[in-house]
Amino acid sequence: MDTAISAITATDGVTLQRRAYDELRRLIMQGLIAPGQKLSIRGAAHALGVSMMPVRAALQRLESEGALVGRGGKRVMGIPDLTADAYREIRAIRVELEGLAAERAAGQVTDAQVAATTAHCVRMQAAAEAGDRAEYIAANWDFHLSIYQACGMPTLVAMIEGLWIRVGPYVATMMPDRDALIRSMPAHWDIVAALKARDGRAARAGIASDIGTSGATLIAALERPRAAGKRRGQAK
Amino acid sequence: MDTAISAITATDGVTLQRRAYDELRRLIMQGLIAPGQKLSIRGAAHALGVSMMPVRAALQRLESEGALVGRGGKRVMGIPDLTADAYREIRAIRVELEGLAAERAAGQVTDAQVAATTAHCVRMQAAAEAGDRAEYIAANWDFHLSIYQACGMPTLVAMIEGLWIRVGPYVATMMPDRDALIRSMPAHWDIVAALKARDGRAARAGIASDIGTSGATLIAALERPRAAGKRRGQAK
DNA sequence: GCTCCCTTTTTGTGATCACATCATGCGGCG
DNA sequence: CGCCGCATGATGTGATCACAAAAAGGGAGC
Repeated sequence: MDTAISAITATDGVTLQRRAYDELRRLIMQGLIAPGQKLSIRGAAHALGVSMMPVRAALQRLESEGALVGRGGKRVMGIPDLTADAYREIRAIRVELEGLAAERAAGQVTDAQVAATTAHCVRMQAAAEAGDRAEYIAANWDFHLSIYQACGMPTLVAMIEGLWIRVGPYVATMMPDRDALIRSMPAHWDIVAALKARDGRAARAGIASDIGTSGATLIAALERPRAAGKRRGQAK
Repeated sequence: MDTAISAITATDGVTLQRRAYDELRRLIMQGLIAPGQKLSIRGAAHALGVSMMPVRAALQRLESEGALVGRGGKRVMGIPDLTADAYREIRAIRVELEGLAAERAAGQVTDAQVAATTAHCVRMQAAAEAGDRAEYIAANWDFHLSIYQACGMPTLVAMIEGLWIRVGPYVATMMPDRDALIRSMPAHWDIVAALKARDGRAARAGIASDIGTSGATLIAALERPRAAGKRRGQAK
């Protein structure tokens, strides 16, 4: 089996389509579904060990969120292509939304939440120095999420998550090298400092700076002509 | 039949679930599904004249977008309650997103697009003076949409639509009176002027002003204690 | 008259099946 | 040797059915 999809089981009150959605979402976020890989309802259903129905609902929901797109005449689904222009758009939106979230969070964050965010930043620092990309990505997400959740705006956090899932498959694939990871850390510590100072303006500026610098690396990778071997991999 | 849902038919290449989704979305947007009204899969399927399957997919998608919410222990769906706080959150997000869209649009809008936006503003002006709320709402949406589409950011436009559908049922229900409609017009004309001048900063400010003033009316209505007769209406 | 419990109905979830459509591969013909 | 056509398989869509859980309705007991 050349897919990362593993079987799910029915548990207590959680519906199968919810478990299928969560599992597929996690795989996409972590870049375990390669761009170009084809996902069919029957194939994913077989890999997950359930019937077509819950998988169909999960895939349709992921499609409505932009995490997947109908490919080859809507016949099969796959990771949407991310052009440099599309990413520039997402980046511009992120600056607005995550800037807003950070600004609001700075105004009402508790000491405990600042401590949690700081801990995530320490994790990022360690992962960057160790060159552990997967850990860096996970810690980076936890870091940002811990800030945004502190603003008490659930709709906003959900929208931000919807943006991250679109770039997730690509940041996981084309990750910058160790030096770039280390260079990204000062901006993150600036954000922590802004939170500690309860400075909303500085927090927004720090987020914008972080998005801008990390985005530059990804845009460069996206504009680089793709490798030859594409359209590989099959679900089942 | 005490519901506004009317039957849909299969046409050429459009899937039934797409037609069901579009129809239900339109009804929600226009406030034709009252808050508190219960929507069941079987009931809506019967009203639409199709089986449960396409309706189920449509309702699940609308739920994932926040346009509907599982009510009464996820047993039945309905319009989500809109608290004043929830609306304040949406309003804050709208200021960022629609401000961004207007700012970008002002920088690259064509003369033809400005003319179309102006025409929608004229429609709004006429509807406001005539006290035609339904026409005002429709023209207002066309006005804003024509601006946002000019910025060439499809993801951003989709996100803005996702915000409008959440407040749609309530703006259609608790609409301000004629005087408030007329008072809202100068801000809209300011936006048109900003577009003509290709002034991005002014366009963003105009949008923020419009959202702020129109939002004040709705917040006042939301904070007013609800009428007694709630939880009425049935689909089917 | 009110409350509690049991029966009936309604509802969402998931599985299986039927069907039209599209891709694919194989064989024959030029 | 290359190209076209047909047949076979794969796929998404939609319908129907089975099942468990939750809601609703009614009747008996206090």
